[in-house]
Amino acid sequence: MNDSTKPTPKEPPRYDFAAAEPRWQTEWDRRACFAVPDVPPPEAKKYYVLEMFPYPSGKIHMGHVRNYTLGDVVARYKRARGHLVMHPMGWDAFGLPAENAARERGIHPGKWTYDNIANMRAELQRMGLSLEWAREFATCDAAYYGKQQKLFLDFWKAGLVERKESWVNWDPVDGTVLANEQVIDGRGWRSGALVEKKKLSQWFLSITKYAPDLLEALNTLDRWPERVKLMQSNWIGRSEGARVRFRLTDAAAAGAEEVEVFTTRPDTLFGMSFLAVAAEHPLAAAAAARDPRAAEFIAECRRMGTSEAAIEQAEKRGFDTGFRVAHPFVPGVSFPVWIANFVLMEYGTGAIFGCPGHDERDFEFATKYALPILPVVLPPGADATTFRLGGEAYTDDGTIFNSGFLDGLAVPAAKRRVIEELEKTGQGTGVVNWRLRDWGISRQRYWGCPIPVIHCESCGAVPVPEAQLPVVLPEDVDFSKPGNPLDHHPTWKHVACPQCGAPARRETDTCDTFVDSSWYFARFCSPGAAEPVTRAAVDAWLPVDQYIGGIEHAILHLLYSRFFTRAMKATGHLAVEEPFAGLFTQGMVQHESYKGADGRWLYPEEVEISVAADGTRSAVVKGSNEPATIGRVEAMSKSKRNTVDPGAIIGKYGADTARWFILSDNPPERDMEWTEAGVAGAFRFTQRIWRLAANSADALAPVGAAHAAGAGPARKLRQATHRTIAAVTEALENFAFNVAVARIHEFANAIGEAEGQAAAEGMGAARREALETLARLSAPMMPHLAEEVFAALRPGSGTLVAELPWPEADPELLKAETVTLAIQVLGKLRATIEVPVGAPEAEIFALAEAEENVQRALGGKPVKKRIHVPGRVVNLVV
RNA sequence: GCGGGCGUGGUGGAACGGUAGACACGCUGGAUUUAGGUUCCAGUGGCGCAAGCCAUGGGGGUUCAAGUCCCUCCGCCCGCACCA
Repeated sequence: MNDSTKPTPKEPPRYDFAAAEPRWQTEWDRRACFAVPDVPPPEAKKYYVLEMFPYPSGKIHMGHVRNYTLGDVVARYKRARGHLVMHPMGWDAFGLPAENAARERGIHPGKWTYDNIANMRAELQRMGLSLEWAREFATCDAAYYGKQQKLFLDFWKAGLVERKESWVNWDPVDGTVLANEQVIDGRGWRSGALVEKKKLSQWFLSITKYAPDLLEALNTLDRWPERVKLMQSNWIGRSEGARVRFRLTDAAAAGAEEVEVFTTRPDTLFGMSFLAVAAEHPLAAAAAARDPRAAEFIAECRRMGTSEAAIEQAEKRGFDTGFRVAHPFVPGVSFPVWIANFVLMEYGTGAIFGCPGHDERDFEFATKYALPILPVVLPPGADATTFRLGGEAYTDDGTIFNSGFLDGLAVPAAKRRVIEELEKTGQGTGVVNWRLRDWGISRQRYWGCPIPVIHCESCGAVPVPEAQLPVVLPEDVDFSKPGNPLDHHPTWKHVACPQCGAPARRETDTCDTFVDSSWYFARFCSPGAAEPVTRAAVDAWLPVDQYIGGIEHAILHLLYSRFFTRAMKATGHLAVEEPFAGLFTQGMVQHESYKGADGRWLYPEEVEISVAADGTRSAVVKGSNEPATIGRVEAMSKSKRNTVDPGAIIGKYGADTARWFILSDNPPERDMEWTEAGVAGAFRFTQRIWRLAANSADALAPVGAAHAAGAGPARKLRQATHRTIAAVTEALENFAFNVAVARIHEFANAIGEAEGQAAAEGMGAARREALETLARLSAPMMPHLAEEVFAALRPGSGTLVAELPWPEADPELLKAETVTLAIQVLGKLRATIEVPVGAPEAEIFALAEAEENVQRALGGKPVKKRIHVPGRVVNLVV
């Protein structure tokens, strides 16, 4: 090489993401790469990828970026694998924040919502997601919620809708129903008034009718995370037990002959020391009627809020009503009836019998109020004459004692025996009880789907005739008063009864927003249909093959969607059993938090981080250089100001960098930490890929050139290529996207090393294969860069990576000639040996024992046992 | 309170029960560059001169072999039915 003729080194080529990303987005769009028909051709292998649709809060956040990037990797990968992929997007657009905006800033909820959607759509489009925007809708579109009203009426006809009373949080100052979120430490978030419980008549969907099936069918969901199935199973909460009727000793005062309890431990009936009812129980009301102190206690319980967490975390308190109940089997023995704040009216019968010896809550309650504690279950090995309970209840199995006819029986046998006896004497029955409650969908709010019902004085609750659907929300609403604007609207609710024509009142409650999100996946299959869904479309596309979203939806949203699918099947709208065949739950996106010297939270862009040689990090406030403290890594939230704006990241580094970093950082099911350093590293890697391609442009063989035979550097590169194909494919199939990223890093390193051997035989073809494979394997993660690289490798070809099939690994190139075996002595690594694949075991043992380090470790002792795991390890036991 | 999960170097993490720390970030040293938020090379769990020993939140167990399986304790996170 003659230095004088060597061209002056050029500036390293830079990948211009800002120009490339919109260009490829336009190209995908122009060629309709992601469009699919409502009804796919019968021979197509369909694949429906769906991410949980966002609430249009105003801007996308990093959680969205993570969610939609994960879904896009799956969508692009499955498309390359030859599937017809439906990948739609929409908006979960009803909800409280829009009403809050209306009250705080005077903006109409509809305008606020649709403006937010426009913003967020543009942000999502900049991410280069392979979405089919033609299917987009928002749940606040009358074209959507009108169909939801039709579903409600169909469910009603099918007996799946009921009107029942239930308790709500009531703000007595604002005169408004509060969401649990709006109750802060027992007070209304705006008025500060002590919240009360209030009973309202509301609409319910009969999800409990499907409780057995919702539980049973969890077994069929083999592509759901076990923990989600477990949580659902516990939520549905099947338990076997007994209903026991206790006779009240003073029926006249109590206003009832008996009180019924549900128990899962009828075997401990002889250890009873009290009976407790919920504050909402009729017996509590009877006590209040004759004792103002009881009334006061109930009023206190009513100030506790309706959330189960609040109730169960509260200090256990009770009030002795003075009523007594007789023991079912011991004549002359009776127990006090208490009102207790930890008994839930919604579960079982709203009454329990307390056996403090064998239930922790009962133990705590009995200890507090000095009620007797009698053990009736003897732990295995304990002696009945000397056994004493320690400072806690004994809740495990054992042998029953102190219990009359149950003495000597094991717990399960005792349960069967006592139920037999209860049934024989007519005092109770064995029952299966479910924790799951019916789904109350009524919300006293404006920004939701109107429930299509008209209340008539003579006809009762009458369905809105289908011809009058959709029942559209009025536009002219007044948010200056508290309460539901639909209720104070001057005209909207005044209608004629569809049955008798008399003046009637429109239902002013709207649907829980969980209803909106319980069937949107079905609507996506035919978003323009005149019916809620088109049978041919849902029959072809459902179930969703891969659903992706946050673990926070593990129970409610997923359970409600499973219920809706069953209800829609019962009403003939679709035929599948389950909505989501595969489920993936992603972790949260977190960030460090920062505080200034004055204790004020600081945004990441307000602080300057420096790193000392020992790795210690410290922070100062930009500009002032005042010290700042680096706080915990926690979920991004506005209140902690530890948020990073995806739009700013995409502007600075490009969508591919953001996508690559969010995938590379850690396994997607785990919480991840967003770091500036990590993003910068991902950005450098995008540039590195681009450089690898640009540096090779004139050293590549033409497309289709034959590969050289032999075992030189070209073969080594080809082996790396094909092993990477196999490894990345496996990683993508397993949602191990961070591992796929690591393999691509290794591959890029291998390609970089091969640059030094450009002259070796067959290298031109091997490098073309490697670089084209690099582009195609990284395309699900970095789709724009992949197109840009591929176009540079095949100038003028017009081929889009988005339209290419997934690369296939050549099995011949995956084979290894030798393997490295770890040689252990007593499980401790002492040496490694390199042996040909398939070497005879005897030879391997001989080689292993000949190793110097192995000899030293053996110390001359005879080998008792030799374990050989082919391709992995040899363990010698002495 | 109840239900579910997670815990591995300075950091994120990898690891069919089989060589713990792949890959990356960060840091250190060197080279290139007028310059560097560039690129390239080398090093990087702890202790030890070394042989080696110690390390996967703490403690215990099963196994030839445990980050992985079992028990227990601790810490953190998610859900709890009207936030989405």
